[in-house]
Amino acid sequence: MRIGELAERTGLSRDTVRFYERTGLLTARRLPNGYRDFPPEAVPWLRYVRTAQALGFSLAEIARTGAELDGAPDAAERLSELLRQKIALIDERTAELAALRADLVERAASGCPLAPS
Amino acid sequence: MRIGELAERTGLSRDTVRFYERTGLLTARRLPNGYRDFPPEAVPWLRYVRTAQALGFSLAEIARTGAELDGAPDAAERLSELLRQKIALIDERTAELAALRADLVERAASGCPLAPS
DNA sequence: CTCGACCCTGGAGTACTGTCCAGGGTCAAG
DNA sequence: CTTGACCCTGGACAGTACTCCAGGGTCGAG
Repeated sequence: MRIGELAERTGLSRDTVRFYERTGLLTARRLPNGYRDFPPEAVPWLRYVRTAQALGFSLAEIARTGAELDGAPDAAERLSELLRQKIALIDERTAELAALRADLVERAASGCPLAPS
Repeated sequence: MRIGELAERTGLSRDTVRFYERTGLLTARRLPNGYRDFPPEAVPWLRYVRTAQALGFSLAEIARTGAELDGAPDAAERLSELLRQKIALIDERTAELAALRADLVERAASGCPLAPS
């Protein structure tokens, strides 16, 4: 798949895809004419990247775990494990948000929201 | 309170506090010698700033709502309202995380985590 | 052969959020 | 009066994540 299609299917810009390739987040073969050729897995991979990013990971961190995965024979299994870790992280974040919410509820109810807690 | 104390009590660096003042996130009176003099409310305000930042607001956005609040006679009431909005936002974020989690659970369970969904 | 849609590279520029530093002033204690 | 801890300004620099552009190549349709 060429860059335009990948960009469209992931909602990223071509420049962003090129940027991701430069930073090692993504690898592409090259067609004889020099055009990038992405495998179909690039689409879900980029979705994963966006997920991890939303969870607060930097692109560098994501690239690192991606590199570990790359070429591993049990890549699917490892990625499943990664996803399970992300799920645990989501549970943590959710708990943090719940705590924050409780704090805000309390502050909103009190007459003095900025009082030191 | 001078900048050093505020920095220590909020865990920020002096430079960060000065940066926040420059960007309008924070206002300070000046002592006759030119030193910044922060009111005690600056401490919980900065805590709020960090909270809002963690929820994905840019400093500019935070400064804007802060400016709306500033000088209002019903500042406490308005801030309570803001906090209620933040709570709604937290609920949204929590829901997003739940959806993401469900997706990841499904992917992790399937043998092929990167298959297009 | 030309046109338009697509692709390439290299490099500059942007926004945000800091962080560091030089050069210099203030002030209380000893 | 000196010393050390504190404060000031202005400006350079950094890391992250893009975004845009100039200048130019590729390719299928008409």
